[in-house]
Amino acid sequence: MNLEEVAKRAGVSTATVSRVLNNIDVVRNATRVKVLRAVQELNYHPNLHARTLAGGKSRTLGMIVSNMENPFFFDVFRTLEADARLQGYDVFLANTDYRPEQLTRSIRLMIGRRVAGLAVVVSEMDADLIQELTNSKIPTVFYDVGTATRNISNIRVNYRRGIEQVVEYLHSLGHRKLAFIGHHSALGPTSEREQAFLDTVSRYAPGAEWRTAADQDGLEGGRSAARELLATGFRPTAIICVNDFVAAGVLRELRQHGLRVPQDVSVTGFDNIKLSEFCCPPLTTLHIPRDRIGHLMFQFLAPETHTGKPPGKEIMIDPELILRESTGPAASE
Amino acid sequence: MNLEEVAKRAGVSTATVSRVLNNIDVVRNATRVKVLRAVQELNYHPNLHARTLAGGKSRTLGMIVSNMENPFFFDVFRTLEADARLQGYDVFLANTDYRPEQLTRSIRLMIGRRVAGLAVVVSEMDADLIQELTNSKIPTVFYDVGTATRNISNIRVNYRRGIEQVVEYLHSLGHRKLAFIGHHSALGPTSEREQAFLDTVSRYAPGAEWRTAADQDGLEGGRSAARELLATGFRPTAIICVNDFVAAGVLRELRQHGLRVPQDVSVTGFDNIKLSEFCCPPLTTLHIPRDRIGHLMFQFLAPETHTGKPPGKEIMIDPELILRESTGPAASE
DNA sequence: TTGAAAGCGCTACCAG
DNA sequence: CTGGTAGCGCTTTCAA
Repeated sequence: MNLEEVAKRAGVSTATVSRVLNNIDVVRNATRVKVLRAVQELNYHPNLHARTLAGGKSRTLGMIVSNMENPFFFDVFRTLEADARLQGYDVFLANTDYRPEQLTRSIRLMIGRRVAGLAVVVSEMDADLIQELTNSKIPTVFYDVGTATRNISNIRVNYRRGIEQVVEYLHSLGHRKLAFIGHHSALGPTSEREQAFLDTVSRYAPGAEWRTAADQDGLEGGRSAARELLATGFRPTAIICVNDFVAAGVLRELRQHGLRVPQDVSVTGFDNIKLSEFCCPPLTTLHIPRDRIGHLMFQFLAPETHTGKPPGKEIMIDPELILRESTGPAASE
Repeated sequence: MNLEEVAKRAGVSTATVSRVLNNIDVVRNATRVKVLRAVQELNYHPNLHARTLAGGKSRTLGMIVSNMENPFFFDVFRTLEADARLQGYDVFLANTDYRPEQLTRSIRLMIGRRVAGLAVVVSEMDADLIQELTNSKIPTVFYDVGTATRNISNIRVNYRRGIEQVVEYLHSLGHRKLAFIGHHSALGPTSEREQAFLDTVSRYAPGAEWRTAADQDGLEGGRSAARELLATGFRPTAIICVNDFVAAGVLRELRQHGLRVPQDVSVTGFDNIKLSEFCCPPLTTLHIPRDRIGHLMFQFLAPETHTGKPPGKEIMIDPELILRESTGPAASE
């Protein structure tokens, strides 16, 4: 089933069918009607590959995330996709599950599809891959990794500042035994997040004891990490979690151990995903505006469709401390 | 950047480059090396559209879901994608947000991309669309909607049986004032789920009072619906939720109202998503094996890659009652 | 083992 | 307003 068959059936040329399908309004109305009828009758669906190939342009954006299961990523995707759709773009989603080989594969796939723009929201990026993307000339926006170049923009969150706010706050509440729970890819040697925690503790809470632990991202990961942490015998009065998703798992494990939050131990998250308000108790966390990030990404990737001025090449977002019920004064010994 | 440039640089024909890139091992090794070097140096990425167009085949599956935010859908996707990748397929994901026009758009898009197979995991399907898919000849598998035909398979969950188990169980615990909380698309006039609830109540719990409410799918939706329900003054001793995601929101609202679960009111979910174990209290729910569903979908869509016999055209899955702490005996008046 | 060339289905330009 | 046709970049015979 192709243009030619439709053309034949409608008694016109393929060029005309193409015009009708692309809403080019030089076509006489009677002709248009004939064509549309033929399309209907034949249940014709234009081959998008042929279209893209012939047209040269793509009208498709790509987005790569580490873990769609974490609502944080979904929220960004949702906004990006909504903006995109409004301008007639589609968005391809790829999920890497924190696996580097999957990341490589996905990036190659996106380049192969000649996406009009690519949003990469993953924890870690290999330098070679960044180079590959740079060479590809595809407008790209990274979240929290890489550096801006000709075709690459950057959105980052001032994670360090967020951690500082939390450590300061907990310190002011009297907490002196702290723990940080991350997930494996956020707790590598190079991790900004773990480093931010360590630096901040030694600066704002010099006398404090601390411990770190990590497992996977997610509920189960948070739970395991908490279990592991408690198994060491260390009894923190406050646990700082790399994100809300992990924190929700931590809360569960603490409950299991009969530890009350916040009376026995305070817990904080990061991101302010919807789930954080639904935890029990609701999480003290740091808000990161996912919708703003999604909008910015679209602007970076499709600047021509946007009226305002381009936002520049690099944007830093400050998280905002949200106090809820999972934190309180340190229990006196 | 295209095959020809690579061919020129490597001093061979485009046909040879194509052979190398497709791992057709008639190519002499020296030649292969030359080609691969050229590919490297030029940072060449084959145009996937051209490839699909020329090759005729697609090696890509599509999946359409109503709400990727609900972990249920993500779990199915994860399994399907893993199976697919193992066999060299990619999976396109589309999210409809429960919007019919989005569904239509996504289906057309998938047909236009000539996907090798399509999994449709949405709540409601218009008959015309089903027809369109049937005509398209694309191997398709529906979840919980439609009927099997030549190219369409079907996986359904015996939702009714699940609801029966829950209602019976609650009835046996002495509950006589029941409520059902759905989400809009699950509570339409045609909804199997609401209907299952109503039928079952009148059959297993004839004297029981009942009420239904609904909002969006998700945490916030569950919460609103619960708020609305309580605002009517009705005080159910048990609330049956359309799924776990909604139930988690319901729990939150009950807590807000000072209602203890399960002492004051029992709550049940459906799906047994990971989150259900992390709620407070953990949810009594009905298990639906998402991994099995994902595997089955892949088998339906790419039977040739699978060794075992094809599973037939239609499969019914029975949910399994999982008892946790969110249910208990009805409070005496 | 390699090359030449005919499409795949569509768009876009040039005529008419 | 409509038709003819040259590609888009790749795969796949058919020959060599």
